Amino acid sequence: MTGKTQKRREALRAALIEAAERRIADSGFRGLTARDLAKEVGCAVGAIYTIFRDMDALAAAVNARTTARLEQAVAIALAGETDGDARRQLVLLGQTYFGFVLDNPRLWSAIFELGYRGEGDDLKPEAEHARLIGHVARPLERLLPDMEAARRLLVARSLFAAVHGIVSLGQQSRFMPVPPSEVSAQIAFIIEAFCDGAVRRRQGEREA
Amino acid sequence: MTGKTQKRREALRAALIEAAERRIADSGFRGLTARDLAKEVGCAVGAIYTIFRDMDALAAAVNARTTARLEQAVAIALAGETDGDARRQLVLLGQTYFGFVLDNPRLWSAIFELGYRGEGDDLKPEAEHARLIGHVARPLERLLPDMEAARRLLVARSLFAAVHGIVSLGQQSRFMPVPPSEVSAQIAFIIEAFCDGAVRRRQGEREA
DNA sequence: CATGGAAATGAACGTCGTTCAAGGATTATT
DNA sequence: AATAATCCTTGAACGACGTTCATTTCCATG
Repeated sequence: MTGKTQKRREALRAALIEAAERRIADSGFRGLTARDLAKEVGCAVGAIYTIFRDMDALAAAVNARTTARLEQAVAIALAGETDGDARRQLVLLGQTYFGFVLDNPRLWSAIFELGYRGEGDDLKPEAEHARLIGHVARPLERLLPDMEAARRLLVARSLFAAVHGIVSLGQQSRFMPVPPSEVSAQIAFIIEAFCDGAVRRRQGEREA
Repeated sequence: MTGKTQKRREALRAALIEAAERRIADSGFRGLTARDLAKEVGCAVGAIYTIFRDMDALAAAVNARTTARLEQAVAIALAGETDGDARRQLVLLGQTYFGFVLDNPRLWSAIFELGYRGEGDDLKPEAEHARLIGHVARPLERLLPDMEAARRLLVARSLFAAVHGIVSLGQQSRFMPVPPSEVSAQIAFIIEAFCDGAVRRRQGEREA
């Protein structure tokens, strides 16, 4: 019957992440405190540190969960439209990203409010990020067929970053506030302009 | 000789902002503490609160200074190239933005790490932001002459946001790290693609 | 020079993340 | 089943943080 403590640890870990997520979701990243959390899950403050190195590691775990949910939302949105043209898919992708941010503003902000992570960390969000970029790269594959894969990944990354920038500045009430519908239009505009420009540039290269 | 205290207050204010800026520049936003700051400028901790409502207000003052310097850098870069075509100017603008971020990474990050500002604040960064967007809108004026000014401001804003996104994700070592030269290339790429797409779309509208 | 009011002081307060000696639980041994 | 050995959890304690406020110090004025 080896592993009774282990079960308890796993349960506590899950409870901690869930409670922390709830707290971040409706009080923001700074509203996450060790004492409140311990009270909410019914454990001692020290217990948190038997599972996570520090509070940042706990926040990182919540962020990983958020990123996974975002990736899932994107995957679901794209599932129903595999046959449409690339432009429409990319726009849909951008709108889904924006929609997710509108639905989970504080959880999404927490991803970027967390400072630089140390190196000795067991968390690997890179895989989730790669899958996210993959969702962008796939439509690009049809739009720019004869581009080398590595280069296409970089293009996908910059397109993603561009949309991210629009959403990011759109969320900040300072920096010229803009209504959501306008942000949505800006996303569509930049994606389509980007696509047009990219294929045109590619065709120009071919002729030369 | 009325106003000796006032002079001292102004000197203290300047010293506080300067010291806070130094501290943020080489220790990051979180490295700014009231006690260290007081020790550095040689005043009591309470003195800070006779000039700033709280530490966030001080950070906001530093951020305003940073934004002003960014705007100045952009203005200088554009001053020597008023006659070039719009695309080149916009790319130059993006590179200047990126260069500024490379030179002042922590000061720039502080702008976005500061949480939501209260309403009863005497600081108005909006003017500086408007001037920044103005530098983007001016070249666009030549690129899209028959677009209404308000719409062009929105386009300028999304182009700025797109470049900001690329720089922003480029600065985060997580999220697929990319060398500066590649970030620079991505900026040029997205700006030119954006311009191509925008004018093409505009011409298409005209024909229809 | 005296004096009234404004401004600076720094000890004190409450809260934060984090630690660690002490105590309790779980497993291994007889 | 009882004891020993090991691990784990606990929550009071620590240092540092932002912020406040009774006290002291200073300056402009009569």
